[in-house]
Amino acid sequence: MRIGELARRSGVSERALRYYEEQGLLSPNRTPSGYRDFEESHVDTVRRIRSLLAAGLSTAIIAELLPCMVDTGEGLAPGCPELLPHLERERDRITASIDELTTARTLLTKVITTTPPVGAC
DNA sequence: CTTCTCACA
DNA sequence: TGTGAGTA
Repeated sequence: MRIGELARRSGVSERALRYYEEQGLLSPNRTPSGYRDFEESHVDTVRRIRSLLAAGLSTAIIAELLPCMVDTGEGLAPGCPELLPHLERERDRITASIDELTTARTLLTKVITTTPPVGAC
């Protein structure tokens, strides 16, 4: 499929899709006319890219990780054992990030639901 | 009409 | 990352 279809199906802009390719996250074939030709599997790949990007991983890390995610039909297996230490660090960083967000949410919820004393603000 | 590359009031 | 230009 060409870039337009992948953009519609993944909800990602064509601009971003070209950027992902530039960063080595996607490697579509090219038609003789120069148009990018994406595979069906790229739809899932783009979803993974968005998820990892949203979690704070760099495009460089994602580029290394993607080819190492072996789809076993059951789940994803680590195709590159040497990346595990790094991945565990990322996971811990995400966990810490979640904790901070949870703390902030709790604070905001408290402020939002607490009855203000007369005359406040 | 769609995609491509390149560039930036 | 968006957007517009000028093509193929």
